[in-house]
Amino acid sequence: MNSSVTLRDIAKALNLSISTISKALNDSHEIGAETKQKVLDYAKKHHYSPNRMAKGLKEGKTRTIGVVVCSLDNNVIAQMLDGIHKASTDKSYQIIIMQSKESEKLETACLELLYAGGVDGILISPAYETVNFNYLLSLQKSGIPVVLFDRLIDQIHTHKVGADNFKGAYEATMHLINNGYRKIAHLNTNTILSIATDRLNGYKQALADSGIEFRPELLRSCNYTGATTLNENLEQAIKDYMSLEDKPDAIFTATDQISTKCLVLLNKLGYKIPEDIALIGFTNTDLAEAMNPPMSTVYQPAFEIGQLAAEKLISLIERKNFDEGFETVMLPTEVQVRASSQPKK
Amino acid sequence: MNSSVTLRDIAKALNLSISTISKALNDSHEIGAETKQKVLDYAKKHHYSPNRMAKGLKEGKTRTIGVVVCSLDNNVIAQMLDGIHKASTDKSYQIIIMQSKESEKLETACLELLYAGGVDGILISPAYETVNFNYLLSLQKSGIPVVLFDRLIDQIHTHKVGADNFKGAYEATMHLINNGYRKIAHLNTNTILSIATDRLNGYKQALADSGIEFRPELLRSCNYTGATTLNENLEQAIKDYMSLEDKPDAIFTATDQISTKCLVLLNKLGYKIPEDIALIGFTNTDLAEAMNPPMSTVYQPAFEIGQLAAEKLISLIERKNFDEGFETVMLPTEVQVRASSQPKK
DNA sequence: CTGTTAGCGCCTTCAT
DNA sequence: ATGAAGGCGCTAACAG
Repeated sequence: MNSSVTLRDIAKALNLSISTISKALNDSHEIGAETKQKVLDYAKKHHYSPNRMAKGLKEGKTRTIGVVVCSLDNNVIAQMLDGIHKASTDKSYQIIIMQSKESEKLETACLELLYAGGVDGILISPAYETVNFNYLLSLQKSGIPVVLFDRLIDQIHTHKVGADNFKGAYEATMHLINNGYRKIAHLNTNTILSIATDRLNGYKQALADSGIEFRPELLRSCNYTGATTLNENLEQAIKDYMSLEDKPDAIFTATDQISTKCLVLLNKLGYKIPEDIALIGFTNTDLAEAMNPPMSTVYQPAFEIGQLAAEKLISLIERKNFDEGFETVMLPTEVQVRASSQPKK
Repeated sequence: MNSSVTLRDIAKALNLSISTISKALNDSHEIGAETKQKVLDYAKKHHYSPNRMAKGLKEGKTRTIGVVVCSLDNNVIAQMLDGIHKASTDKSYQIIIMQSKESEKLETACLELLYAGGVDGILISPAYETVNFNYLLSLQKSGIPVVLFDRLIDQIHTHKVGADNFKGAYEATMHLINNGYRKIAHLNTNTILSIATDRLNGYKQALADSGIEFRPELLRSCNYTGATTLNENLEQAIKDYMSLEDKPDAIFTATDQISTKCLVLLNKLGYKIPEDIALIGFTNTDLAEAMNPPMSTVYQPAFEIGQLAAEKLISLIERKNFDEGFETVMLPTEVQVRASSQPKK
């Protein structure tokens, strides 16, 4: 740590006591205006800033928020982190970011580290793999506020902030239907998280509302553990789809990675998009426009999700809303239409 | 902060003194094996973990690294952060990430915050806009180790880790030349950072080595402040290029954002890539394959850059290499050939 | 081998 | 209006 000027230094320099300095800097009423000014001037001039460690130790707070995400290297996540970052620095909190890499075990390790590190609160978007939330619950029980963002679960009672995945999926599927597609496949992840089921349900509802029968063979859940595995899974899924007797004429993909990888694979396998098969998917990349063809997407307000979640966590930490109950906020998604889902000819 | 079990709690429970517990947990040789075991067992059972704040206060260390980058929401940066994150957690350091948004003023604010927060060291990839590095230098002088990564500058004497930008640019330009292109434009940023000049020099060298004259009108430096501005700048640059009497047949782009935006713009303006104009650029996106057309890229070992930089910083913090001098490491880039730079017909 | 003590920088009573 | 003293949890020097 940098050896900056301390209260003691100022006290010595100004021939005052440490507590006088402390009070002056905290604008206590029991310090004379003149003294106060003198102290403030000196402090500013010498770049005094209170020692985080000492203050934290004293107050039993760290002004630090722990964040657990699947991976840093992911568009949507990066945008959410950006929002979390903004809200946190606005309220002068630091954030510590941990990556679960979709592994339940790693996720628990992250939480343990955060706990040991003494964070004031935790923001988490659970790993796909996670099914057991006991550790998280025990943290919460031991007094650490937890807020869920992006991927929400029912097993824990707290504030939750995510996208309206049901609606987003519904609208994406409807968009395909309105453009003349009837045999719509859905590629999703094999996780118990509601982010997957909500999107699946939105898809099913759109089919139902349009009098289209849901065909189980057009639904595939991909294994997300390891990038290669995902790619292989996807390739197999696509090949299976396309070798069906009654093959799909469109695909609706449920996650950022699946969407972009799917587009690459369709190109690689020689299918024309959207002539052979149309495509729309959840993803936030600003490169959708650059793709071949430009890809229709369901955009999530990722920045806002992160920002709101962080604000809610901080309010929990500071117990501003002592009496208010917990709430779940679902921010609206937006279908961005591009060439990959052009009306069927 | 979570109110966990403290040394005192353990001492009381085991009827031992606080310092005995402390020593036992630190595996001091002056504690009996039996006692040690008893303490360790109790500690594990009750999830003891030392209070970060107390330890930090005592040791004058925070085991925290401050990281300053232009933006979280950027492929290359995210990959570097991933590497920084890995190296840091491997050595049980926390990281605090700050964003400069390419602004010198914001960057200084980030550094001030980090300083006030009491970080043990700083990793920084300077903002494009920054020309004055005095604050950074003053931090270093006051005893905080600083390591530069990604974007390196001469003004500060320390460890530096980046990509071999000269070579990457040279190879990219050579690739175009070898594929028959002769009128190669270069789109860069208007920054004094060597990341820009190195790439420019690599480009020039490749031209020179091939007996091609450098044409100033084929070089444009874009203003990076604000995403819209960049887009407008780029569009204007491209239009200017294409209205030249002797217009370019290829473009080599110098940054991630310029590369991808340039491809979008060329498509938007109706130019065929690579028939009307070929394209290769620095960028790490794994979506290069998905683009229209698949884009040839210069890939930087971003993860490794971050990881190595963090390792070097930690070794500075821990003064492991007290006598060794500072070094600048340039990791090799890799030209990934795709359709956008196909041999000229 | 174990315990006592002091102190890291800050804040908070309680005196003066 | 200012100062003295104690303590947050931990470590390290010094005693026993």
